[in-house]
Amino acid sequence: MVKKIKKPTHYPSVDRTTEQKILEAARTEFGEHGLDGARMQSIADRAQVNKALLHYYFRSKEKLFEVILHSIALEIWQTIRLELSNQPKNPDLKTAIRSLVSSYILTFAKTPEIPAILLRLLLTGDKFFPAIVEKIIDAIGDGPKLLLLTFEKEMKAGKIARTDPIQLIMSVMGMIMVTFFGKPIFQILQQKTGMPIAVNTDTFLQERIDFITNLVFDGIKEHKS
Amino acid sequence: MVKKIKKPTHYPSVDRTTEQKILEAARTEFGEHGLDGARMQSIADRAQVNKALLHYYFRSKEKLFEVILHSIALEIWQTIRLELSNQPKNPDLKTAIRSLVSSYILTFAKTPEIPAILLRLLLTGDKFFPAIVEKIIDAIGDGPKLLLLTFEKEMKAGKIARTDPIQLIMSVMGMIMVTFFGKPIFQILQQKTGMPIAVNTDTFLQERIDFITNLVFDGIKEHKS
DNA sequence: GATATATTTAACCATATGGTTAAATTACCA
DNA sequence: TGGTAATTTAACCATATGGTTAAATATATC
Repeated sequence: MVKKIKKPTHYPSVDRTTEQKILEAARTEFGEHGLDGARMQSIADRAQVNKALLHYYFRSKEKLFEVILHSIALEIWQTIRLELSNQPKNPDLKTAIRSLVSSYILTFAKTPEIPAILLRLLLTGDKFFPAIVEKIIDAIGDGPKLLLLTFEKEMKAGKIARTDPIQLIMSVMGMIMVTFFGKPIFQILQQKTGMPIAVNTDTFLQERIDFITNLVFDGIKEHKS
Repeated sequence: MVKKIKKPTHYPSVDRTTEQKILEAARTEFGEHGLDGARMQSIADRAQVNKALLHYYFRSKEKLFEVILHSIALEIWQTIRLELSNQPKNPDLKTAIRSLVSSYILTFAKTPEIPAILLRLLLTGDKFFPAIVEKIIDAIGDGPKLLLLTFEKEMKAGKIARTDPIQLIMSVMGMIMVTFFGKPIFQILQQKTGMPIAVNTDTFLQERIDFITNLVFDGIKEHKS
């Protein structure tokens, strides 16, 4: 078997397939069980390496966790920057909303451990949480201010109803998060009631994005124009 | 100090101030740290009783947790039943939505550990979760079917736009949940951006209820009628 | 006062688990 | 081929923590 030279994180590292394997395994484990519930042995097993290697690379469970938090913050940061840069110059509101919702949902769909880990931090009031949020806010930069301005403009133009932007952001966040952690509920709901729920189809995410976008933009009421 | 006779739960119990104190402490601890992160010693401290007493009453950490899950399921069950019975015979859709949103938000506001504990169960894929969800669905009874029918009717009458009820329920749940666990984010957002956020005012919950109700019913778009 | 239960105290056990270590082995590179 | 880093093995330590126990004390009921 061909192996590459790798170095523990405390030293400069070049290649990193093994380190990466450990990080991925740890993410999954932390995502499922949280910092307290996670087991180093289980992480080692998932990564198909020896437990000693975890400490060789990351020193301790807490350190490993911190590295992962770092990478998560970075990933979200990058997602936001990318999304902002892809945004057309003067998007209409609906496009802006869809873009925002879409980028988060698609990102989290690829790495569901991220919302899981963040949610746990939130619930526990973790000490690392503020730093992560600050990094994310930092990535958004003037985003909130611009959003606020856009809102003011649209409101004054009578295009949208008087709306508290904070309430709106809060709501969109909730709708995005529930898309992932809510799955089990809806599967049970399906079993018990026979309701048609398509949580596992390919089109589900796209439908979800559309729904949130439309709910936010139009509401469910039919407008006679 | 006057004391009352109490008996451990394995025996029939009459009065229960001490048992109750332990249960409340445990709820808080489990809510903040989850089953794995919770410490029996910490629960004892919170309840201002001795650690031995926890085992005297509840035998083990897991048993204590199960008792709490039971009580949570029961409380939600009762909340739903109460809300359903208070519902007017033929409420208009907006009233029905407000009633639903309101009862959950006000219930959870009184006991924020409940959404926290449930969320963690959800994230971990806990074995007890299905039973709880089933109990809740059981409490709702024909609710979903009625909701579906109401929806169909309103849609056919052209009163609301074609809407996937599951997507809607999912969204409402997300918006309700985020009301509680999202707090820290918005406090940081406030610190960093100076955005006016009133997460701690008396009126916040009422505003939140109004917002969700209106978003779901009207959407944010101004309708020229 | 006698009895039963509630509660505290404090020492203690068992175990899971994070973490360490040293030696052996393997892979890579110069 | 020799040297260096990667990885495994396996034994081991230290500690936190869930859980137990037995005796002492308090409290209420009869």
